[in-house]
Amino acid sequence: MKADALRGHLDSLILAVVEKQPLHGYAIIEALSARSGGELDLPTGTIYPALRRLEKAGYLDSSWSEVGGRKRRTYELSSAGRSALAAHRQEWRTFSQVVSGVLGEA
Amino acid sequence: MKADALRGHLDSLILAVVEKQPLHGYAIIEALSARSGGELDLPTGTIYPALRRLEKAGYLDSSWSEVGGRKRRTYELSSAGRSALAAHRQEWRTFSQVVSGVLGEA
DNA sequence: TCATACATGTTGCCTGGCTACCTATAGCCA
DNA sequence: TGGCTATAGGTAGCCAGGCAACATGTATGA
Repeated sequence: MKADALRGHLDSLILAVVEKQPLHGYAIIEALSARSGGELDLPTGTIYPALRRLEKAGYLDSSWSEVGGRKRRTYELSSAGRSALAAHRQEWRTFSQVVSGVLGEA
Repeated sequence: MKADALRGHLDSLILAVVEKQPLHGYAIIEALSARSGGELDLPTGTIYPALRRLEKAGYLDSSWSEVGGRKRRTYELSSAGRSALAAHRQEWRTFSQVVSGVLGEA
C-alpha cells in the first residue's frame, strides 16, 4: 500500500480502533494490523505523533499505567472524539464513493 | 471534503478521466467535477502540476492545439499510464476495503 | 549473553495538494 | 469603451503529515 494514501485517513482509523475499548499505542498498532488483515503495519514514528495530535485536539484522553514492569500510556475516546469519529465516517463514505465513482470500471 | 484526503489518490482520478478520451487540463477539472457530482472542484494549482508530473512519469502524453483562438494542451493516456491505472485501481480496492473494515460499523 | 518482544518517544526529511498570484483570449452587456 | 465572466494555461511557495532513523528502557527465553 502506497505511503501517502493514508494521508488524512489515519486519524479516523485510530479513533475507530479505540472506540470500543481504550488501548495503548503499541496495542493500537497491533489492533490496526489485525483489523486490516496485516495490510496496515504502521511505524511508531507515525502512530505516536498522531496520538499526541489527537489528544491535543481533544479527541483522546490518555492515562499512564504500569503492567508487568512496563509503562503504558492508554488512550481513550473523548466525547468530542466520538463526534469526530462519526463525522469522519461520513466523510469517508462520501470520499470513497467519489473515488470509486470516478475510477469507474463499475 | 478534507483537503489532504486526496493525497495519493489524485493521480488515479486523473488517469481514469482521460482513459476513454484525451482531455485538456481545464476539461479534466470539469470532468472530475461532473463525475463526482460536484464534490471535486480542484484548483488549477493542483491539476496542472499533477499533469506535468504524470507526463514526466510517462503515464500521459501531451500535445498542443488551438481551438477558438485558445491554446490547449491535450493529455492522453500512454500504455504505461494504462498499466498504472490498472494498478492504481487494484490498490484503491485494497485501500478502501482496509479503511472501511477498520472503520467498521459495517 | 544475546536476541526478541514489548513499550514509548523525537528529529527531520519529503511529498504533494493548495493558496495566491500571473498571463491571455473570446464573448457578452451596459 | 470598459468591464465582467468563462475559457485556458501556468508558477512560487506554504504547510501538514506520514515515515525513516534514531534513542531509551524492561521482560523473557534460548
